[in-house]
Amino acid sequence: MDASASSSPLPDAPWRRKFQRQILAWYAGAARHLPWRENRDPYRIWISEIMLQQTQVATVRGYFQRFIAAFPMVADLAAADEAEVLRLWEGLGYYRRARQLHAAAQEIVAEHDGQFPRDFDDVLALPGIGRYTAGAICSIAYDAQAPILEANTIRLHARLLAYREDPTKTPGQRLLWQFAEHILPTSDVSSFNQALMELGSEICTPRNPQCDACPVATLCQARQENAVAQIPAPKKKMQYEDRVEVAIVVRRKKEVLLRQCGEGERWAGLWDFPRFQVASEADLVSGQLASQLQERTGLSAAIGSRLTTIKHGVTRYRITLHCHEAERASGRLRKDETAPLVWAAVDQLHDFALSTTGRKIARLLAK
DNA sequence: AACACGGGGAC
DNA sequence: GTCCCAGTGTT
Repeated sequence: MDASASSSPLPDAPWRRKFQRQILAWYAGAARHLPWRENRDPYRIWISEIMLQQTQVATVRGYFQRFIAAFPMVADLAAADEAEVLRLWEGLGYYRRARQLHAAAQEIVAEHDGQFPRDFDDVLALPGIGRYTAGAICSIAYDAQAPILEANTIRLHARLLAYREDPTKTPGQRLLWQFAEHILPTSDVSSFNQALMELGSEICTPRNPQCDACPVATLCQARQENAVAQIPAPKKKMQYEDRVEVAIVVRRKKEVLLRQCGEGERWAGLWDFPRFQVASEADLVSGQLASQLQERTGLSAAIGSRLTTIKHGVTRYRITLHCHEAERASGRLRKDETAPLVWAAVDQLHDFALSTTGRKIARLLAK
């Protein structure tokens, strides 16, 4: 690397022009057809961007189609019940996104006359929309000159610059946001930003990137340094914590007991079978489970046989969930303002938004 | 700066 | 199994 290049990591104007040209030309022939690329409706772009947060394109496709069919416009979403929104979000995870989406739609109706805002700062002020999502919506829908930085472009830019530190830490983020802004063209920002993500997603992949097919390989510093495989630096290994939990299916004739998860807890707003942690497998004693159930629901019941055991992960926890039936419930349901309890008919469980484990249990009961 | 928040795709 | 995914909000 020469002295002028090392004085600043940010490229000069000729480099930028070439980069923009190559990126846009490549994207013109390589863009995937995705449901949210059918038009430039900011509402649709917004829905897709929220769904795509920490969620892969392949997973989002079906959810997006169903969601748009149910709520074609902002006003439809704003007018819906939160329960309906959550039901359509079931299985996608990060359910706060759905609730903030719903709240934002109502805010748009109340404060922006039902029109998705045009101004970057107004977009950024909506719940669930941060710097990336605001930039993505405004650039993609309006061609606003707003930079973006997310998983694909973090990796892409780190390689272009041969940035060897962790690009997700504060210094890396500062540099890469600056870079993302620096390379923006003066027109076609919509295509340009989407092209960057497409390139990161399809060519500049985490493992075995297809540098041979990359339109900007000659501009890539990591490639020149033969360090593509070492950049970005591997993240610290996630330290998982094993947990044992129990879910109780309390039956009363053709009904089962459900509990709505409260604010500030996991799956807030969703329904689930009464569920709690136990210290270890050794504590799966029916007496202890019964008293836990009594404490949480007010009901006394005998813990019955094990329905199933589900292993799943939630953020940093690896959970082994033992599901037991409970019969002959007696006593009065506890009135709990923060987490309502209801009896739900087994054949109506499809109307409730359940966590994925809850849905697995529900499916067993329907058989 | 560190953490919580879900679930599944891909290898 | 492990890593990763078109991040945001809170502490």
